[in-house]
Order: sequence, then C-alpha cells, then structure tokens
Amino acid sequence: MKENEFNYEVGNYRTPDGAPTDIVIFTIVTTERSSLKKSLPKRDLQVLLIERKVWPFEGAWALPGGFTLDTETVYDCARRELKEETGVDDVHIEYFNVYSEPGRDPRGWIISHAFLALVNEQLLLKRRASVDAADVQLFPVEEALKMNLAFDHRVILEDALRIIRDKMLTTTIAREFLPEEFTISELYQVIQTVVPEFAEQNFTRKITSTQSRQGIIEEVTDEDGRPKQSNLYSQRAAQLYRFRELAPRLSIYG
Amino acid sequence: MKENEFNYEVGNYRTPDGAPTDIVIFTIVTTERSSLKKSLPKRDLQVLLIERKVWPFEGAWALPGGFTLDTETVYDCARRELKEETGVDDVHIEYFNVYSEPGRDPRGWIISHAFLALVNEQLLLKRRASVDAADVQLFPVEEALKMNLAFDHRVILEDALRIIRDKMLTTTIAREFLPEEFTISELYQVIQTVVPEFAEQNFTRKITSTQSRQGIIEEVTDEDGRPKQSNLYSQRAAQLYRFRELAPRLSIYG
DNA sequence: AGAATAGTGTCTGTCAGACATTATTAT
DNA sequence: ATAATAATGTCTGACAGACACTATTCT
Repeated sequence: MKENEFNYEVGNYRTPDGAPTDIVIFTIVTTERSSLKKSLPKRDLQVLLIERKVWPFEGAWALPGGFTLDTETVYDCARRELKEETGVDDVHIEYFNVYSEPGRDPRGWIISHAFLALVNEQLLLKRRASVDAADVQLFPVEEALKMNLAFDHRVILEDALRIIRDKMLTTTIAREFLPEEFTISELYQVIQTVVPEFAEQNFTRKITSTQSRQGIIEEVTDEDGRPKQSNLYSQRAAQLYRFRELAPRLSIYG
Repeated sequence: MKENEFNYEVGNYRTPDGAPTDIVIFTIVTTERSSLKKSLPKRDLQVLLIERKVWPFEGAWALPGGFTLDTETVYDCARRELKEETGVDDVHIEYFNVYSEPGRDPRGWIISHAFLALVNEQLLLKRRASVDAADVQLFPVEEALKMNLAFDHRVILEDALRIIRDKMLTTTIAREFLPEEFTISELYQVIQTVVPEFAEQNFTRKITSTQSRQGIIEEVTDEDGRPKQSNLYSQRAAQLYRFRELAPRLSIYG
C-alpha cells in the first residue's frame, strides 16, 4: 500500500471502531385456538431479542447482531449472525438501513447496519428445541416496542416494522411466513397479522380471478391434475395455492 | 470508557479504515430542440462524476463522496458532500445501500454508504456558473454505465438507477425534476426520461380525472381562481399543475 | 394551411366495492 | 342442526385500453 497517499486521502481522521450488523428477526407465531378444533389459529408477529450480559446496556434486551470481519461483507455478517442465533439459513434477509448517530454506542464510534429477516415459525422450532436459551426470546412486536431496548434498537425495530408492513402489501414476502402450499385464508391472515388495518372484502376473488393479478399465486393440483385441498383449519376443505414467481408491477400512474 | 469491557466485546479484531459516502447525483438536462421554437425540449438523465486526481484509480471518473467524520451521521456526510460538489442543499437525498465487499477499496477496509440525490437542473446551473470544474462533469447515464468508473461505482450506479426507475413509477419523486408548476406533458416527459419504457396512452385523463389518483396533482389557478396556463413549450397553452402531498397507497392485493 | 402540442369522445371489457347467498363438513 | 370456514352471485359505478377526433395558436 502506498502509505503516504493513503494518508493523504484518508487523512489522520479517526476511523470507526466497528461496523456491526443488527438483525430484526421477525416470525409469525401460530397458536391453535384451543376451544374448538378446526378453527383458524391465532397469529402473532414476533421479534427475536437477546438479553445482554455485558456492558453496555447490561441486562437490557437487544437485537441480535455482531461485528463484521474484514474478510466478509456486512451481508455475510448478517447471515452468519442469523445462523448463529436461530440455526437457520436460506431465509429472506434484507438490508434496510444504517445507523450512525454519533454516541449511539458508548463503546465508541460504531456504525451499525440493520437487516431484517423473515423466518418461518417451523424453521425456528428446530433451534428452539436444541438450545435452551433463556436469554434468547421471541416477543410480540407491540410488546417489544414498549420495552427499553439497548442502543437505538427501538428506532431500528420501528423502521423495520414500517418496511415489512409496506412490503407485505407491495411484494410477495407473505410467502416467507407461509408453507409452500397454503389456503387463501392463511394468506389473508398472514397479511392481516403484519398489517392489522388490511381489510379486503373480496379478497378471494381478487387474488384468484382478476386478470391484473394473474401469476401471483396458482392452484395446487395433485399428480392427476385434480385440485388439492386442505381441511386443516376448516370444516369445508379449502383449495391450496402456491406462490408463483411473478409479482405485478406497481405504478401510481396507471 | 471501560477499556477492558470495550476490548472484551469488540475484541482485538481489525476495525474499518473508514466509512465514506458515495453520492449518485442525478439530474435531468433539458436541451431546446433548436430547429423549431415552441416544441418540447429533449430531456436526458445525467449523473455527476468527478475525475480522480490521486491514487487509487487516478484519472478515472468516480462518484462524488467523502469520508464520514465521527461527529456526524453518514446522512450528514452525504448532505455535506452534496453541498460541496454542487452547491445545493435542501434537495431529495436518500440512502439506498452499503458496499462492503472486502478489497473494494485498495486503500484498506472501507465500507461505503451510497446515497442518491435528485437535483433540479436549474439549481445545478448556479454552481456550474460559479465553478469552472473540468474535473466535475455530468454524463448521460447510458454513457456513464459504459465507462470504467473507479472502485465499484459502476455497480453502485446501476443499483441507484434501478431504484429511481422503480420510485419514479411508485412515488412522486418526479417532482424533484420539475418546477413548482408544470404541465402534464412535462411530467410525462420526465417520467419517460427516467423510465424509457413508460407509455400510457391516456395519461392526461388518468392523472387528472380518475378518482383513485385524486390528490397526486392539482390544477394551478391565479388569484381570481382562473386556470393558469403556460405556452412555453406549445402553441396551444397547457394547464399548469402542481404536486400535492398525497401519494396513493399501492398494494398488489387490491 | 401546416405544424406542434393540448385535450376530449367513445366504446368494450374488466374491475372495485358492497352485500347477500350458497357450499361443505366436523361435531 | 350448528358452527365454522370456503366460495360464488349480483349489481352499480369506475376504470383501462384502444383509437379517433377536436382545439388552439405560432409560423
């Protein structure tokens, strides 16, 4: 390295003390409504938090994360941390913002890169069985927002929430919370769990029968080409659907 | 600072050598079609680049940017750099991604934060008059994409382009390239300049008369409440419009 | 008159929104 | 039968897409 030229541009300014990632891991927790069987379960959007054991914010709950190494991208780091905390890989993980407010971390000048991950409950269960981690826990987002989270993690969580609420309606990320094959009611419920104000009276018809939404989902059929149905959550069996690749182009101009 | 605890968590790992910002500054350059007066001008999406004078990538063109100070956020830094390079402030500037590939900067471990800015041509002109900067220049984006830009700036530019193309159709950022009051044709042209494949036969009617798009723009009237028109670009005078605050909510589900 | 842009008329098929109704099946 | 969810029917007004047409004014 040409040391003098390096110094010329970088100068003798202070350099950051670290470039960590923080990961907002969302999952939807399904709880059967015990009273009656064959009824739709309750769904709850939850976020994974870790109780800090060391200074700073000792004892407070925080988003999982860790410092990026000089041999990896921040994206690699986020995936690595996600794997460490949840045991899962190959899930939707997405970078959404940087947090660089001076003083946000008492340890020094630390610029954090925030990711959000959407993890299917089924995948999380494996990990939760294997590790008895009292210091790693899922919280309903509404509850987490009221807690005194470490660092600026409340702001990060709020930002992440805003983003998945937006994306839930404008992309097909709902698929991340659903099994491969699902019913319309499940899809509707997942959307409503993330975006409570979502209400669409003619949802079934719109998602299945309108031309402009062709290609979002398709009916699942068995080997003989007959419609495949499920009566897991209902008396009357419901048609199963799966997501296709096509997502419609949105535009405000028509 | 508790030095030992700091070391415990941060460890003795290497820390980054800098957290700069790179800014993709877009503008739309308008050139009158000289042949005939009263005709729509040609518009061209251009990006501001700077010729590097020092190692590394000496002589190559690069995105403007600079190192973040420990007293500011990366957002502050981007705004500061934008002001330095263009003389403008108070324009649309937005963070969009982080670039952290090891080795992306020969000077060391440098994680860059990329912003995009949309600057109205009129605002840029002031600056361009005051500074004769042969090393600061606007390039049509198509041309810039073919150049050997410094660092990973080609990738950054491609990402930025993808984002403003998407946002041009889903938000009202077109306003950033337009004067306060504009005609439908101007708006249409700006959209097409950024998204060449955009074509909407009934654009006028959709943007002015459909209920679902109420509130995007409104007619401009003079003090007496009479419609205000402009014949700057046309024989027949055209109604002037301005953007309102409301942007429609988009959803793929209806 | 011709050129250049602005803006409206008209028609068909599809969709949105609101609401009611029927269908299916475990209990 | 009842409960619970799944799915369709029906109606009105609005919109999309396509294309032709009229309007205005500078040259």
